[in-house]
Amino acid sequence: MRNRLATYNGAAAFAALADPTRRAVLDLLRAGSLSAGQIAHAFPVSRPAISKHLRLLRRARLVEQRRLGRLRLYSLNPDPLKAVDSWLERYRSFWSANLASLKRFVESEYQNEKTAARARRKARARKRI
Amino acid sequence: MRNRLATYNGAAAFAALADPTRRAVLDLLRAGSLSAGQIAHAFPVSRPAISKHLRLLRRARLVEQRRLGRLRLYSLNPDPLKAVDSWLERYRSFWSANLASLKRFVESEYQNEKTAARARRKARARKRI
DNA sequence: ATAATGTGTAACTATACGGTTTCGCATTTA
DNA sequence: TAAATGCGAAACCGTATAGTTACACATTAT
Repeated sequence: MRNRLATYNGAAAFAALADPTRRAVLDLLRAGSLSAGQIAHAFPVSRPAISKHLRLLRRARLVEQRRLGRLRLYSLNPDPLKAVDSWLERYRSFWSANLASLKRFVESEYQNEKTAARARRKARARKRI
Repeated sequence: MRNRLATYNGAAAFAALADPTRRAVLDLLRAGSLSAGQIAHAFPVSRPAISKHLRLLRRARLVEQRRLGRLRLYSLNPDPLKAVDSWLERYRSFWSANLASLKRFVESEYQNEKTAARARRKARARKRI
């Protein structure tokens, strides 16, 4: 097993999703496999540019390639998106839960911070002396 | 209303999430507000580096800043993550649904592609003549 | 066999990005 | 008022990235 696979944590997926063209490529592939040429046809950039995006998506394991004659057919592999999804999972409560109570929570943290920062400052001051 | 707000579509959020440090900053803020200094303290990079990350996160509306004396308190704003979540939503079926049927679907698309590509090639060939 | 087609790679350019150090400004403390 | 503190901005550097054009290679068509 290669190290990149073993230590996979979704970082590559996050990086891959940063580019709007690559997100659009994935959106295209949601409907089914497409050849590299067909994908390139859907964008205003040159074919080699798409080729590079596809290489990045391949390395992030977000797409899979299969050769058919001289065509390279690309299909979606949603697995790495699971990592993105599970990262997002930890934030879902922030907008699905009661917003008022969240606000209260943040406010109280804000107050804690105020006194904590003061205490920390004093502690550092003592240390320095 | 500024244009950036009006045309907001989550692109900035995706770009912001590409960096592991920024994701970690958001993870920190999940527990409550923190000052810029406290955030910087949690990372092995310089404070200005964190300052730049925070600016990017602010521009992506993923964090909010509030001044308290000479402290700048940062808190999480999960709203832009909704856009990320809803983008991901369209992919969720790909791993929650029956994988066998998905496979069949992809296979059939693959077959369609094979003949479609052939037809398209011929069409283009005719056009060129 | 030769030509045409599909696609990836190479080489190059411009720009964005993450990092650093230095500086400046506002606020708080002494 | 003067010193210390918190933090962002500026200037700079090295590298990554998105794009281009030119090329190479394999496969299909003639």
